[in-house]
Amino acid sequence: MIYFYDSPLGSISYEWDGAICLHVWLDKHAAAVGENENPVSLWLDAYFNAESRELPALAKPATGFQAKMREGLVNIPAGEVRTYGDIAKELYTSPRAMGQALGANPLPILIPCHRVIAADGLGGFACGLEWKKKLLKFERGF
DNA sequence: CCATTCATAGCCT
DNA sequence: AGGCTATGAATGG
Repeated sequence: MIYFYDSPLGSISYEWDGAICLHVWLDKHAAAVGENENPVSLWLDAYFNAESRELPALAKPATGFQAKMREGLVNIPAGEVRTYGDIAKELYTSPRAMGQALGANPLPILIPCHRVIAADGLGGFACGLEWKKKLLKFERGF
């Protein structure tokens, strides 16, 4: 089932099957129904109140590499950023592979891929750079 | 300092 | 095998 969440930064939709979160979209997804009480909306409530909360169960990554990358990402504290190169060094991989894997991540925000930027700028963001900017600005405390 | 080029690893066809 | 990245570092002007 696809749910809709109206955040202070914009519309978020996500797919929740009752046990795990399968996808997150950073816009109003077609066929989204109203909000309801589930671990994802609770997590988003906490996030936008600058509180920390245990992540809901998430869909398993497609590959082992993406799983490893996810582990690395969730350890980045809110408000901090890393570069693609930094993460690549930690994971003994290359910056390009980071971009490829991050772009394939179906769970933006929950997996904080917006905290990964290029060495000399913002880098990219699958759901629109505006979101990346807004999220980083928000996490820095405006 | 800007533009181009190459190295790089993972994934898709 | 070849091509594609949400890169980064080196090189040449």
